[in-house]
Amino acid sequence: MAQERRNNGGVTVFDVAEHAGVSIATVSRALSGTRSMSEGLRTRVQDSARTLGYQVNLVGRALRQKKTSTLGLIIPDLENPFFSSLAQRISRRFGESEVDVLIASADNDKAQEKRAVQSFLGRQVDALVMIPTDEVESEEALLLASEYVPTIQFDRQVPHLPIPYIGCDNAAGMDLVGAYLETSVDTSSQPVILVGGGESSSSGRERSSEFLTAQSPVLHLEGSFSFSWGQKAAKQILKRGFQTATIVTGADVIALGVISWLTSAGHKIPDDFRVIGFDDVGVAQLSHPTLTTVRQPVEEMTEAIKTLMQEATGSPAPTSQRFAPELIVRASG
Amino acid sequence: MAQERRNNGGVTVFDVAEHAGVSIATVSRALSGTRSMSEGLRTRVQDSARTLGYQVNLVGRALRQKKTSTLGLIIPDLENPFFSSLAQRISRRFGESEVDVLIASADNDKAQEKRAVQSFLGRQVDALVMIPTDEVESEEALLLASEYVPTIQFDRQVPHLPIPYIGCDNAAGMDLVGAYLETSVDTSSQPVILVGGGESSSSGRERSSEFLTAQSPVLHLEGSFSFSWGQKAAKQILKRGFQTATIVTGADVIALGVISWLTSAGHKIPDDFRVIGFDDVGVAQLSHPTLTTVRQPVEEMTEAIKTLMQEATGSPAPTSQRFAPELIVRASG
DNA sequence: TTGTAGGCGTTATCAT
DNA sequence: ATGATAACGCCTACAA
Repeated sequence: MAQERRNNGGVTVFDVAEHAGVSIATVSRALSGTRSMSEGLRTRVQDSARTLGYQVNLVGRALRQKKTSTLGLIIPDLENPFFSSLAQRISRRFGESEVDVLIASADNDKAQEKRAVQSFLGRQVDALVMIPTDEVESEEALLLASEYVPTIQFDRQVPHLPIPYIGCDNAAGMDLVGAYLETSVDTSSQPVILVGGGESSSSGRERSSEFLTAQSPVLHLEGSFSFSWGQKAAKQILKRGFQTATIVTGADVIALGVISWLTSAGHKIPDDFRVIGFDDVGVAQLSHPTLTTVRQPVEEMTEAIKTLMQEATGSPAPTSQRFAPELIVRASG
Repeated sequence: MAQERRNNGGVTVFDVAEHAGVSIATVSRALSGTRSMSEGLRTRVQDSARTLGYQVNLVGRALRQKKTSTLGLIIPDLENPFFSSLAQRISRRFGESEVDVLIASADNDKAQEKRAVQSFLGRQVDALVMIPTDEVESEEALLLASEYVPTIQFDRQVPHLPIPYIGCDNAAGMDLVGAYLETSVDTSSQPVILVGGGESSSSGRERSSEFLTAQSPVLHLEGSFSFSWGQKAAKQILKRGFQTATIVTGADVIALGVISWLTSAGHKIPDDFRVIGFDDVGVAQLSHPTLTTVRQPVEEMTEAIKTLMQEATGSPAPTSQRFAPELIVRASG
């Protein structure tokens, strides 16, 4: 007969077992469907569970199984639409499998980021996907994470770390922009200006430095990945007397900030100023004018996480992957 | 002496106990600092833990303590900047305490939302904060959640449910808009149009219906809380021949979509069309023109979650709270 | 096919 | 002040 055990709060397998007149082992098997058993018994157990309002305690299961079917995702800044969109899409993709995605925001802060790592590690997540906040300062958190659990750097990376990285080929993306400028833009009448997202993340650094190897912008400004930086940069550009230019930016949010400032100052886009973004966030095709940009192949990149995750069990040394971006020519440039 | 027990994977209290030459009870006490003990011993244990790379297993702790120091947060749509910003701010606020905030996206889908609830319940979160996806369809998920754990509806609510709600006074917000129109806008030359966010959420419904009780817009359109709906609505407005109007919207994202469409069609704001938003998202003060809008007191609302959470233990019937919004007059209207 | 029993890692109770 | 031990809820050999 069912072993006796009384508990205070919630309904447990013991309660269900008692109610259905079976052992707890049978309850477990009936509910997880992990083993064959007589159909009548199974439905009886399931009925008991439903009647009692039984909800499996994943904490108990995790402790026993030493796995949680959970993926931890750490985002540097949820206010950045590219990142929050990424979070949504990763979440959606893994929801198709039986994996729960838990999201934590690092809030652009090294300490918060480390704390999020420790929280996820303590919760025994099966894997960790992290967009590092800073190219240097995130190293400690990444190393800590990778010591305990399969870890992937996504979109940005801390270089020279033995931790797999999945991102887009930023250099190739900027080459596409360069080639486009050479073939389709009169850069003598509309001189090139580069507005980067800053050197503190790999994506920002890679994009800017690659562009600089092939092109020679008449002006080069570096800031951060934000709308307000784009506005500030545009202000500086006007202050320096530019009446026309081709403005290449390190991200769509920056480009949108640039456009916002220039149009409100009465300038025409793309007639006076051309503006080119990077990422292809959702609003890029809705803004006015629509944004010419480099699209990151987010679907493929997300799929790669899944693949890498499955290989992670017992694979020798998972390697990094870079995916080829694509130039989307719209109205702004 | 320390009891013997070997484990496969990680470092446990037993390993630390052995290394420090104490019992596991002492290890637990030394690390959690929950009880007084000789200072020398405590540091010795802490040193051992550090040396061995011990990381507390929160799953084990949760099982024993029957609490997780975790707050579950379910967001309908991370692509909506108001929601992702909310997630960031709630996360930040609770990070100050020792509470971890875990975020899940419902992706505007009833099934995903319910799944998120079950996941959080199974993980034994101490409390759940939920922005319901739909005013009707979210009822089941909410009731399920509240049956097991203190639950709060935030920003939106399913009416007539015995589940506390924290939000802003949407009706009062729209009254502010109405009063502003009456005192400061010539609505005879710029007739009023209402562009709502749809009737499927309480916030959308409350805002539109309140506005309609006091004002009589010449046109009333309902859609969803998105940038693209704002554009579509603007398109319809122009199609109907309006050359000028005061457009009151149900949310900033909608207002921004409206502005984007109108300006690209060559109209001036606020000279031709005035546009008023609701929420006061971050970009509202950065857009061009800057957005006149109703600010939700997000800080206070977030604080209220914390307070309600603390009362939740043993309180009789936690009540709903609505916070007074504020009209922010900027350039667009 | 079904039941018994042990253990996952931690903390709290009870001795000492 | 410290140590031994039971218990949290679950799953899974192993036994029947």
